[in-house]
Amino acid sequence: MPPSSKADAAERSGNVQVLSRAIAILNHLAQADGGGSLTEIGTAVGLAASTTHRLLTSLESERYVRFDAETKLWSVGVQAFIMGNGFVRSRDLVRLARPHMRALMEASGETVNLAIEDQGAAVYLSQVECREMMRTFARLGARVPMHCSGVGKALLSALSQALLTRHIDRHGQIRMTARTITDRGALMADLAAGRRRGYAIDDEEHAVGLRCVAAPIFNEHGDAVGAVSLSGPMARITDVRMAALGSMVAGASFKIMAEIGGKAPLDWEEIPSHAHPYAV
Amino acid sequence: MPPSSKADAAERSGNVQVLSRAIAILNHLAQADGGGSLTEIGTAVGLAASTTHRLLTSLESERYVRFDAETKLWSVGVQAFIMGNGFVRSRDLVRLARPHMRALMEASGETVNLAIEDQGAAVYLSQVECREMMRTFARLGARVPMHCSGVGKALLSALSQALLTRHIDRHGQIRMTARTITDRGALMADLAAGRRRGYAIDDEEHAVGLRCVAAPIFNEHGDAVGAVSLSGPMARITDVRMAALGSMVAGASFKIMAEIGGKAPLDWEEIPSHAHPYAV
DNA sequence: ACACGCATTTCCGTATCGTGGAAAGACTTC
DNA sequence: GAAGTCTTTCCACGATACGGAAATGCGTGT
Repeated sequence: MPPSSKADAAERSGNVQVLSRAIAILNHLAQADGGGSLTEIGTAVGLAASTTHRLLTSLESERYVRFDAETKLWSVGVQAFIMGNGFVRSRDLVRLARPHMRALMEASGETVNLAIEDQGAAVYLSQVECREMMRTFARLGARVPMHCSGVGKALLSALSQALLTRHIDRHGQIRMTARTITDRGALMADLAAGRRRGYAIDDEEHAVGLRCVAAPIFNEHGDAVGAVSLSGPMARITDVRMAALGSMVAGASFKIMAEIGGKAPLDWEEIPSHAHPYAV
Repeated sequence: MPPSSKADAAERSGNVQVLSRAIAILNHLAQADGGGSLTEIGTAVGLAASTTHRLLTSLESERYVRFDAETKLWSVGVQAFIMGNGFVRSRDLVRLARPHMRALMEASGETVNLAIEDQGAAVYLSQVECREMMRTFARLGARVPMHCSGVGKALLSALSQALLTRHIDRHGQIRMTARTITDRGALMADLAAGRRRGYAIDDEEHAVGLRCVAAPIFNEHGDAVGAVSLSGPMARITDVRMAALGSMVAGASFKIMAEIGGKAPLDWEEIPSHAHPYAV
């Protein structure tokens, strides 16, 4: 397949110019914590200050961006948030998974996340935070690399050999911590181990001190459409608890699949019955 | 030239047209759960099919909208979600609520409070004092019991039956005045009445001579994250004014919700247990 | 199978609408 | 109070988005 076909489509003709520009601004605002100043935004997206200003005020009138008169900074507005939540509402997965995520949090005492794959990265869509003082901070909407996150590895482990290879070719295995698996063979072995186990493990591969266990969620065709994870500090996700927590996530993903009418593909490991320790 | 009825054209000058239109489409998509067809969207926002199509494909290339080739339906895309969540980072209940609290104080002439729940008690986070000589004295950061304060009862009234029971089991109903509701059944009945009414009432239940009306503030999940109240002496918060003041707080809480992107659960008079964070 | 109707997608000439330089404000710093 | 930085307004030019129309696709009824 032609490697450039997708890239071309993204920035070539057929696109309404103003729109692309406005979107570039919005994307920039979403990244930049705490908002940005007019000129800062303008230079970042390569537009004249006047143009940037016009677009920003336009967006502001629709409350897609907000302008703080005191600090003179622009940031993302409510309406953008409301609209973005429309995405979640349009996906049954999030709505149907939520009760099970809650139950999983109660049972495990750890933060529970739901993520999907988007353009080679895992994106957090939903989260139930635990009550502990020390907890993880994965922001909703955040993108994390697939090869070094619990959810990501759960998703990868459900791919065919061919698709997996293509993913790695395309996105590589960037090092995030000393424990990140940067070797292709090692990653494949790790994913295979995860498949056998029924859940993937992220052992400080993404952030130091952070551990995750995660399981993929399959749809009715046996495609992994998402993943659930439990994440917490090393101090709490100990070696001893690992297996128990692992079966809990696997159990939760199983229940979510029942909810959305999905099922693991035939070659996926059967989830043992002892994997559902908690009652509904 | 777009014919006769173009009210939105004269609406605001300085608005980039394409942008307003694209945003109209996005807003429409965000409302309509499950997406819409091209023509449906086009007519909804008053645009020709070809124009609508061009805008949609443009937005799609940036993944702000998603097109399901099977159903031929358009819906909100991932990137919109990712971008919208940038809002959460800069969102701050206290700051966003403040202008509405001030307006409420001006309209009612009474002190306005904002509180959240923390470990089973209501905590005052923000306040706009009225100009009267005689006024209430709730200090910022003060903790008050949930069952006998306006803000507390507003927060409780948004809980599921199960959680409410748990709260009462855990914290009881300490008597503060002769009017404090110390009976579990009576409290539940009172909360139900508050839900039906749209605002909670504290009638000298916390301190003699002090009356409050309060309404809960919901976030995007429909969880009550705080409450606003009007409080003042019996002498001013008379039976006659009660209803008017009640709808004022309810109105203010509504406006604050619009500000933070929250909304009350569909009919929060009878909150279904699944709509709640920790309900089993 | 064929035609009909309805919906989506592409095309293109026109004039509308967005562009960015320039200049005027606003505010800060030295 | 001058000099500098950043924001906001203005405007003439021409690039660009508009929408009617035509082409394509898709499902349905005969």
